[in-house]
Amino acid sequence: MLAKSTEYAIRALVFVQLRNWEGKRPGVVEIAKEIEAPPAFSAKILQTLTRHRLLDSAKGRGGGFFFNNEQNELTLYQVIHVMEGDACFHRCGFGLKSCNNDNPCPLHEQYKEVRDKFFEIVQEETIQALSEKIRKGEAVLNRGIG
Amino acid sequence: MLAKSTEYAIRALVFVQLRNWEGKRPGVVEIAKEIEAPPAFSAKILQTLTRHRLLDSAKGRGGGFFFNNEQNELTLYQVIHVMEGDACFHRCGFGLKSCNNDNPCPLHEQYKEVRDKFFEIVQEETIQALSEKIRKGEAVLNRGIG
DNA sequence: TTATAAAAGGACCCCGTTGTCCTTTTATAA
DNA sequence: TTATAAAAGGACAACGGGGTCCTTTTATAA
Ligand code: FES
Ligand code: FES
Repeated sequence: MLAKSTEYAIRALVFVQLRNWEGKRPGVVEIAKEIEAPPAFSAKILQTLTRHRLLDSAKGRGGGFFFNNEQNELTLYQVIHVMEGDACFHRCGFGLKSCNNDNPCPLHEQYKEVRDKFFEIVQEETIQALSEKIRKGEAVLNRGIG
Repeated sequence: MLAKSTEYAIRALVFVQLRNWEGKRPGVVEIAKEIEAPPAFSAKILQTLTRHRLLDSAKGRGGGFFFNNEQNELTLYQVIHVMEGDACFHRCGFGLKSCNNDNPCPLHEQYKEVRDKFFEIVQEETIQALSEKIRKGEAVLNRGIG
């Protein structure tokens, strides 16, 4: 459903949030290890996120990644949007060049329902909400470390 | 959501069904044109489908593709299964190595719902049902041809 | 003020999916 | 029985997403 890099991005942001709540600013190496992603690739993804201002970073000794604007939450949709665009929310499930209510493919009704439902989810759900679930021990960020 | 080749496969099968109902057995060239896919690639996909006996074919002059066992309908799930496997129905939406009810990621509840819903759809829906919609003019196989 | 630690950035590579081309096999029409 | 039309199959090419490596910039601690 989502691109691998988008999944890495979401997990990375969740981990940054968790560490921020502990007063820490994790760096690329720590993040990569925790989200089980290649360090160099994680760096690229974090770059993309900071370039689009979804995340802040500090260079130099003692630097790392953190959220500056902690007032407004970050939706998964915002993350998906900058990482891979929103084509997947508008594609035709049957493979036609576009989805069109007025000239539907034979899968339109059924496909549209799940596609729109997923769209709703990512618009409602936020990095902070996911992080909170993990903080409370209701969900995990990874399996098999520690 | 689905691989491009899977979408081609589904559209190809629908077209074959439509032509079969007209008493015709379309060939690769005709199918490729109608589903708007590259002919050589369509040939590969049709090969895969016949090798797995989802479709029958006749070689030689006057040959083409057709359904032999018209008694039992062909579900979209069967097509997906031979074309790309069923990993997508079991993946974790958060990118963990596996989805696990007992040790869930923070997206599990919401993601599982849409994933399972899509799974239901492709298990219920059949090539014949989609074809029938098109035959009745309730849906289209393509846009921009004739 | 210098050594060090960290992010930013550019250039590049790898591999799976998508897609092409050519030859071989098989059946039918003439 | 031969020419032709069609699917089957093998080998390979192209493209994009995922991934690596190395250099440059920037900040801080000593
Ligand atoms: S037209 Fe195919 S999903 Fe809407
Ligand atoms: S554990 Fe992530 S979707 Fe089930």
